[in-house]
Amino acid sequence: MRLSKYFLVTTKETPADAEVVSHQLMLRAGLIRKLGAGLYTWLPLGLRVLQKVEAVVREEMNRAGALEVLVPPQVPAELWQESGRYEKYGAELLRFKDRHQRDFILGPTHEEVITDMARRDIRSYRQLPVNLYQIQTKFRDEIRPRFGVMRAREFLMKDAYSFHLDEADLMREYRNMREAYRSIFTRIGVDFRIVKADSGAIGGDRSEEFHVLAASGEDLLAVSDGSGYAANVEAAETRPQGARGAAVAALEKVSTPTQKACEDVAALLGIPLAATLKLIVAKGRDGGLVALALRGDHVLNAVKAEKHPLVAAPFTLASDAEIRAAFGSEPGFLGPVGAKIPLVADHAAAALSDFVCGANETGFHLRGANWGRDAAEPPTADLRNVVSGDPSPDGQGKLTLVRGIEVGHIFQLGRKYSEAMHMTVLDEAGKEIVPEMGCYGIGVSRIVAAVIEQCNDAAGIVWPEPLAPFRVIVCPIGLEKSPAVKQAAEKLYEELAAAGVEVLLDDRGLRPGPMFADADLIGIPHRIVIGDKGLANAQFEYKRRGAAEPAMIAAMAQAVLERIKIAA
RNA sequence: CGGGGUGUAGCGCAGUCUGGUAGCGCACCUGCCUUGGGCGCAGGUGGUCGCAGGUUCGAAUCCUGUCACCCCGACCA
Repeated sequence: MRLSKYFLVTTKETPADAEVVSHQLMLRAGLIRKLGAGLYTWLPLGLRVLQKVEAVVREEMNRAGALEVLVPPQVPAELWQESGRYEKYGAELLRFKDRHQRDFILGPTHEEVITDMARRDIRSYRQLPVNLYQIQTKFRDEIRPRFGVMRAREFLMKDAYSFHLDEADLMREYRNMREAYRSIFTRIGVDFRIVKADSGAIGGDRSEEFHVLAASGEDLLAVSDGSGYAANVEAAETRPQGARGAAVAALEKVSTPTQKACEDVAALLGIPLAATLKLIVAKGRDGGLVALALRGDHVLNAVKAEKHPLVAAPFTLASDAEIRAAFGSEPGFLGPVGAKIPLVADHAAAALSDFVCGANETGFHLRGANWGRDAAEPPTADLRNVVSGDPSPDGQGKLTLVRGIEVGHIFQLGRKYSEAMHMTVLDEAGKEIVPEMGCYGIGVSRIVAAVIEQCNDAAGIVWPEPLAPFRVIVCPIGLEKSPAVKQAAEKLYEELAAAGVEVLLDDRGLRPGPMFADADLIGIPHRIVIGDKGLANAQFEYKRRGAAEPAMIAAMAQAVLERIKIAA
């Protein structure tokens, strides 16, 4: 491609509203343009990258035995009502009516549509297992779109759905997809981790996420330094650590007139935050309230809490009025001593002795409180987010927290959708059974942003070879002035193109400064500079994007081909 | 949705407090010049100042309303 004929619009200045580096670079390099909040046009250069990602995903899915389909993004509401998600999915679901006032949605994911298709056409165990996937635009009315294509209202997703006779076969395909995903992200060339995850709105039994590691990631991951354990903090577990110390101190009431938060109480009393205990009051499954006890320095994990049999799902905090009625105290002064509602303690909170907690009396806390002596021995559970330094749940090593961008998610759905939508097949014995399902998603457009987050420097994007929109850029110096340079550049360009290399020729006649700046910004992996100086010695200059120094090579297409072969 | 902020040329911004002929840099166009890291000179295109209403002789500027966008919190590929 000749740059003089290409739609390349780069900018030196960073758009004011782009926060993260990938968004800034995608705008500056002319990959995308914004249409509205969370809506982006892919320009020619960006689309090439998107299609590269798509191609890798498609190849690996096909290789893994999945079959590509394409379903309509517009879905009649009835299907979603049948699964119960029309109500449950909430405001994020884009809904509309057609001219006949029929309700439709724009698909944010397609379990219902695929299951509907499958229940009509899959009647026999002979047709199982099957794994159907598509690569298609998904629609979500995001609460807050941000970071460019990282969190958009429309995004390109690969979604796959598998159907199985039994759980064992679902497990087999789940592992198969896990390996396919591993191949995809390895080929793309990013540093990624597979982590245990919460299933969220998709539902189901077991799931894992694939994360690209990046400081700007929206997710926190807990990774063990002594084993392969890794989990999203939403789902990360830890094990109870250390035995409770002896109760030594006497129970004593202290005045804390304005100190509501544990931080303030700890500061007032001059004690570590970890020696305080707080209560969080939530709605209980029986319709009443339940108190959750946590160490002052820990944070409640609502996903874990709502799985506890005493806690209502979805997790809902009690109102201030409900708290006053149950405790006779303002929120901020609650404690387990004398509490009259059921109480569950996090393992770490239950391991405290001589701790400080609210006195259930506005303006007062207790110090020297102890379980068993001052408050009943509580049932314990894992209720909190893990913190850096917690022991890994497998007993090997400690957890550290890192940030990641979720680019893939695989689920064992079980029978959630097949049951709700009455899908059955006949097994070998002629008996009707409900198939097991799995589903597997990849955020194709998000990958582009995630890769840039990981692969950039001060000059711009540094594409991994497999995603680069073009592999080689030819930069002639003094194009208009030197017939020798012009001729050599044209010849090299033609020869590389003939050899099947995706090559850009910068024939815009720019001075070297802006020409090099653009080449760096758009991140082309291999740059060939042709100038009179080099040609005098029959040499081109070769520079790998990101390399410190250029090298001189023979002024022949063959020499270039050898270079890029070695580098690839 | 709650909290904070911004809307002036394609991009980055000044001007708004204190009303009086709409500006700067970059980009873009023309010509000359220049060619190894975002040259130089000269000339030029482009904005009903987010939108609507109001106050005023006069509004980018003051008032009211409205819309859009961005940032911080609960969601997810």
